[in-house]
Amino acid sequence: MNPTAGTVTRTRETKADARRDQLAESALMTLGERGYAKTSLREIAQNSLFSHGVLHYYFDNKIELITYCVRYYKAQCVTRYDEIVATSTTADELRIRFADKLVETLTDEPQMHRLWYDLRTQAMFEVELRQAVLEIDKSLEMMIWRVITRFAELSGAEPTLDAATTYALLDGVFEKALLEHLTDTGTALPTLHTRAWSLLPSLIST
Amino acid sequence: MNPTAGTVTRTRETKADARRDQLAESALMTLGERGYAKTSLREIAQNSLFSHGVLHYYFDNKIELITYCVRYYKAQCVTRYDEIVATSTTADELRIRFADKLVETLTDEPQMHRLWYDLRTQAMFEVELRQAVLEIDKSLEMMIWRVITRFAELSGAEPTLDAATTYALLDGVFEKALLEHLTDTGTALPTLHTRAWSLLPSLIST
DNA sequence: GAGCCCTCTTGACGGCTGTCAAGCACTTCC
DNA sequence: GGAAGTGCTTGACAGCCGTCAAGAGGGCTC
Repeated sequence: MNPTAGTVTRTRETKADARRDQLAESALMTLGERGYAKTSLREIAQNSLFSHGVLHYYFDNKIELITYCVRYYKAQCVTRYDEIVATSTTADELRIRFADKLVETLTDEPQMHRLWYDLRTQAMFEVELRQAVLEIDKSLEMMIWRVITRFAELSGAEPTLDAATTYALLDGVFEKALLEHLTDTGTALPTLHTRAWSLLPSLIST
Repeated sequence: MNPTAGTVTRTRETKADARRDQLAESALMTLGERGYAKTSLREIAQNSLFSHGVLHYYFDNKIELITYCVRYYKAQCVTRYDEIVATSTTADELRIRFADKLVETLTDEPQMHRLWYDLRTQAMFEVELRQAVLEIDKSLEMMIWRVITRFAELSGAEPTLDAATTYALLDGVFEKALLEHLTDTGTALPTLHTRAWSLLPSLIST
């Protein structure tokens, strides 16, 4: 295994991975628009630069493609609040910026979020999806936990609940806000902001 | 419109409604097993005593059948905690019996619950499902709210959050417990019990 | 008892699905 | 410069889908 061969292999792998990522992005776009139930491989291909056959060149089957998409999506969004956590200097600042960011991501990417909830629900039926979904769910939990522990720290307090419960609470609020936002009541965004903002203090105590 | 005609008409409507309910039950069974995405009308019919054509005799199309099922399901489960609310005499009793019941319904009907989450998520994509889903979601919210207001009353306190937020929190906890329970970790049930039990007091304050 | 209506079955339709084999264009290697 | 291999397209396959028309069976009314 000489250096050249190593490089070539790595380049090949990198190229294939890049194409996989590119296809995953087309797939995520389509899935976000149509939902898991109604998205076909041909439709994914139509939203990409390639024909439908290429999907079976890079992925064994549909479920493997979807799983790859879930993991790819995870990498994009799981650091969403890290900058806020790193740069906020007071509890009040973190509290307000977290609520802001929550509203922002709901505004900017409602389709990606409903896709996530769709896939997570599908994992209740399809065992093959479950592991990938549980992994990303865990990483989202840790993402939230970083916010809460930092918020507690800045407040001179401790989180009152464990990471999983804390995540479940906030996730419930966010999922509800998403459904309301998609029905376009117009009130979902400020409501979410208020709820998140009000909720944070009750998640910690001295 | 003589009494006889009225009776006949009512009888006919009642018979048709009874058949619709019967088909809805077969549909709910199938949907709970396979999920919205993978359930076909033929499969629903195979799980009933009838052939697939009969579904279009009683329902205009698939989405109308599903909608009917959602509403039918709602009627079954929306009074689940009312007996507990009516007969509990202390806050502690209500608190423990609510947690018990939560675990019981997760144990007995995991398929109906994952179906509900499936349909609610589908409503994020399909506008035709949305109204029925929002209605049942609202009635679930009221169901929870009856528990919480009674719990507050028995505690000599007031709910701290509005009905919608309270429901969102508990729903988040329950949805997470369901996913964990379906992966069969074995710890989901006691965890749900503990979480619900611990959460109730923080939803009220004097 | 003929005709009608309510229920339900059967069979077919056009269309869409995931999958895969065959082959084309292009690059890389000996 | 032929050979081998990679990347992608095309077209076909078997099968399932929702939908609906045609009609059978049986109870009802007149």
